[in-house]
Amino acid sequence: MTLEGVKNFDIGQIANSGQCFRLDALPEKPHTWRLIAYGKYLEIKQQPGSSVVEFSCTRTEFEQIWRQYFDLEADYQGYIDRIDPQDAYLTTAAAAGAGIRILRQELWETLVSFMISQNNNIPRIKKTIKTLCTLRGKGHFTEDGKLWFEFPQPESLARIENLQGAGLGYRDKYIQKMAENVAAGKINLEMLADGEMEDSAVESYLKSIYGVGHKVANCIMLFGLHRMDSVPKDVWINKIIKEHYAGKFPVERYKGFAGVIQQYIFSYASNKSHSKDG
DNA sequence: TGACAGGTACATG
DNA sequence: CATGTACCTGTC
Repeated sequence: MTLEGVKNFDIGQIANSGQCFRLDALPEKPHTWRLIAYGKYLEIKQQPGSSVVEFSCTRTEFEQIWRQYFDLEADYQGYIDRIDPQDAYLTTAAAAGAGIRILRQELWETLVSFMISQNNNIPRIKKTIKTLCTLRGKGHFTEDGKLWFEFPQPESLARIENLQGAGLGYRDKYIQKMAENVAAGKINLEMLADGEMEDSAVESYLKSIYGVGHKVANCIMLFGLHRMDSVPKDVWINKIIKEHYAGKFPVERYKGFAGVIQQYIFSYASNKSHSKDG
């Protein structure tokens, strides 16, 4: 399935934006990335800067799952156009990350993934999640014979012995307890996902989960619940706000899409720092 | 050899 | 409420 004339979509930028841990470039296939989500395996091919994107799925599957997953109905250029033209830092960051979109990821996977992300680095987060999936997720083969694994269900992660060997460190007890509570219905994911709760109520609910603090709660809200006013405050964002915004970022100006703005800044700041000549 | 990594729980003042 | 510290572990 090929999509043409796609705007503000760059799969490489999305993969490097730090919001998703199961989207990776395939070393053996140029300009191709692999994504596992919603019980599906998907390859995405896009030449650098191209508005043509190939998806390894049927048009039906694309319309059912991936159009929404990649948030392709939203007008990201519209967000960029509303950036304060006097804000040089943000203008630069948005230009560098104009192909980023906020993915609509599955809530359960997002909960676990960002719980793992605390006091951790992205390569290790990815490795840990991959191990967890390989050990405890349902296995499948692609048509060309590649083995891949779904993200494990709560019931599977509710047993601490199932978590050993995944490299979770001290976070294993957080995952185990949350999985147990989700499996038992004590943590109600349907209630969080149905959209009836206020942002503040969702945040309080998430923060009541053992192992979820302010930052992780906001990551879950933005990436797992598409609450677009959520702004996860990590070390990068805090540093930028301190250095470029005198400690106070104008979130009011970006009401309704502050999370997108945050993502431009985070991605720009972290990629810039991680590159050699930073 | 340690220090560091997209924080959080828990203890204090 | 603001601040301080320990924490698993792979990687440099």
